[in-house]
Amino acid sequence: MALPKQSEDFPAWYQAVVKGAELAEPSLVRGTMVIRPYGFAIWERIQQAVDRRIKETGHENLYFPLLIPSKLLEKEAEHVEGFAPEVAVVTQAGGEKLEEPIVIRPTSETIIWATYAKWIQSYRDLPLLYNQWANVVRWELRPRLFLRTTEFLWQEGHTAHETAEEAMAEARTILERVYRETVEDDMALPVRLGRKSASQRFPGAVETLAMEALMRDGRALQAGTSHYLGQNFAKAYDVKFLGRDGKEDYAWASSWGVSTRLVGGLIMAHGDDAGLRLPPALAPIQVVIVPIYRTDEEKAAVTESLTPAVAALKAAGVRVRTDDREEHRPGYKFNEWELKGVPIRLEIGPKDLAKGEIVLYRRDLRQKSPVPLEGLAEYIPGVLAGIQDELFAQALAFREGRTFRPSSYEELKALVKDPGGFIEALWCGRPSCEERVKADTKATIRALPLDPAPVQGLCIVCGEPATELAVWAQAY
RNA sequence: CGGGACGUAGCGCAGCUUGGCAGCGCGCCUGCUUUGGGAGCAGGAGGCCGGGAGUUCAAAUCUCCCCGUCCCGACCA
Repeated sequence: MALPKQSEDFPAWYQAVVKGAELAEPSLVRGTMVIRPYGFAIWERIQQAVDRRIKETGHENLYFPLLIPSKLLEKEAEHVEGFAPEVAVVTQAGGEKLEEPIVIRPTSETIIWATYAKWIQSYRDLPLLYNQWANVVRWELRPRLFLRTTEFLWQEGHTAHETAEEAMAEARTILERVYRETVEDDMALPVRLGRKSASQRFPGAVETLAMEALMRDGRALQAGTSHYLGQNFAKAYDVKFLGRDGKEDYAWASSWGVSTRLVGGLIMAHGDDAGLRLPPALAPIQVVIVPIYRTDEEKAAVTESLTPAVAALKAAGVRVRTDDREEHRPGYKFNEWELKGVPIRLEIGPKDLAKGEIVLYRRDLRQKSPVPLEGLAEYIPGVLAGIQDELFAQALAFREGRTFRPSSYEELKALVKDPGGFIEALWCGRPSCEERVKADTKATIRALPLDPAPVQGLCIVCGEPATELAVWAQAY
């Protein structure tokens, strides 16, 4: 029952939390998972937060099919090369071998751009600002619950534009407005935004932008990506339009996505040795009430005092639940709700009732304090807001404390190993130096500046003049 | 796919070396007593010992093959 300690075995801790908090469990096909109601409720809230911002920034949802002719995938050379190894292919259906194999989408650029070709003729048809919520399948070699499952849920936005500038600006807007705001404001998780190096780029993209979050074991998690695709897909799928100048041109593209992986990030960034710590904005249950009593009279009194309090909390928009299970004693419930990460627990028994108080436990600080029962519904929302801020502040402080500027390559190598974190260092831009760091430390470049600025100094690896400040880390 | 660990009740494990009634803890069911940090007692249910083949009077245990899970790599949202 006791959780492994984060400091002793982080992967074991992670699995125990996912299972113990009833978020998800592995299913029968390797790498697939069942997302349980509590885990799905968290995902639904993330989903709603992302979806709201996607719509606020002018996009519409639509839906493309799961199945794609395999020939379509082959049209964009880099794209097929990047995804071929992990694509699942249907070769038989309806009791017969298919004349042409069908792939299960690993991402939908191909089917979408093949369709956009029919929808776009004129600059007047642009831009297309569409998004879909979907499942995709990638045959990953080493699955981990939420972080890398064979099938996962995500949103994928696919936009088509008249100009390169507009497509690039779109990729930036999604990253900075939609993604960063969701992850920082709702998930209480600070992220570093940046460009990916060529080796980390999405297959078929001209530029890949991403947000990176730091987990409590010092490793980085790519929390979302936003790609500027140039005209690569338009050319592969022949998406041409007649411009204002009367000339024909290929459309410019962006694509972007966040997935159920965010749930994994939430667990690993905020969780502690007692389990999950959920930010109030996403917690399916924000306040759990544990009534305490010995006799029937006490039970009646406690219940009576709670009825108006619960009603008032609900009226104040608080997601509250009373744990009135008879089969468990309070201590058991305390541990269970802490494991499940509920931000606030209220304990009320005869002693509190006599004083007109209730005991409030903050999951983020693991501290108890008495508060007046009177005016509870006015008080709680402020505490929830405080917990949201506190979780962000803790995550930010952790990241700051784990961000390093080594002055030598030796120091860089030592820091990646112990304690791990974001390592900022100058880089010459050569893939060979990036390769060497990876070979020596397993760390990769997680982010390059969104807006490249000239730098003074030498590459930390080779000592040649540097071109950029890179952020390195071991990644999930 | 390479290296390592492991598959025995829902979960966690012992038993295997040296073949001989399949066990322990938690959980589950029933009853009573309990309830402010993972309750106590009593009774009870639950097994293709991952699968197959072999050795043997006899296999959870020995041999061979297969399947699966987890960890570390390469790949990745």
